[in-house]
Amino acid sequence: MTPSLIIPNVTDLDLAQTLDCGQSFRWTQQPDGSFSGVAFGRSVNVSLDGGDLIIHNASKEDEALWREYFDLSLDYGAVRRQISKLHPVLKEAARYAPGIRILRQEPYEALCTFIISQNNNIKRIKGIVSRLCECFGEPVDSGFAFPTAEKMAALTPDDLAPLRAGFRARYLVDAAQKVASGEVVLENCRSLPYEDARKELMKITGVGVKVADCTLLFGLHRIEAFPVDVWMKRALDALFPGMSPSDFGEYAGIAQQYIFHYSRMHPELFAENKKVEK
DNA sequence: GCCCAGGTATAAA
DNA sequence: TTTATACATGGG
Repeated sequence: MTPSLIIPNVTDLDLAQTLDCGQSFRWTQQPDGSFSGVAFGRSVNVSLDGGDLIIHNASKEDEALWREYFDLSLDYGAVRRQISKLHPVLKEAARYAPGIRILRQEPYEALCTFIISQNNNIKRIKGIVSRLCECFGEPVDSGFAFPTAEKMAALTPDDLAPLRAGFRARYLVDAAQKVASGEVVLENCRSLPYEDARKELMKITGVGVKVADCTLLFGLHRIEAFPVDVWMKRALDALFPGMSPSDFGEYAGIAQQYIFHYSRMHPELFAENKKVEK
């Protein structure tokens, strides 16, 4: 039995808010409230006891890895105080889910899951991602690692039929091939000027501004990224009339995630705006 | 049956 | 350059 890793004095983290807020599609809540999932090819179960972050089936050598994954070096309390000054509704949204952190997911996994996310809902996204890992990922303890780009690059859209991903199957194959061949270098997107990083990702068929922004935010920790799509524009119009993404500052990506979660929990706040748009 | 879902490719104006 | 439509699938 692999020992549990305990990381003490963790603040500003709520597992449900962070792991189930539409940034990762790889975690499942257990009856006891803990979350099970796989990241970096490691199958773990995480729970929170006071300020102790408990990671079952993880070893002490991986502490740095998990600290990074949960972005524990960033002071989210300070970030919230800063962005709360921008707008009263944003202050309310941040107050509503103070336990959201932006995970530092693996870039290729973030890219694929957000390709799958297009014109799709979170429940079905999770199902497709789960089948993708079961079909083509390496088995690890009680789950499956996310398949590598190299493995997926050898597949055809027809091979992906069991995923029931629909028209997104060929996008996944194209992403895998361009990443595996080096035509698209994800790691470069960490340091490239923002627009260049976006262009790099948009070489992939099926990757537009939204998928690129989500990949940059959740896979490459570009926390200035502000994914703008139909939904977000709707939220902006409804909740922040007159404000544009650039008004949200250097932590726009984090602000955006508070807004996303808040709006998902309060659909009535922009339901009317939704109808007007169509 | 209809509408919608963390959009994008493609064709047409 | 901007706007309209199809796209696969499944839940409400």
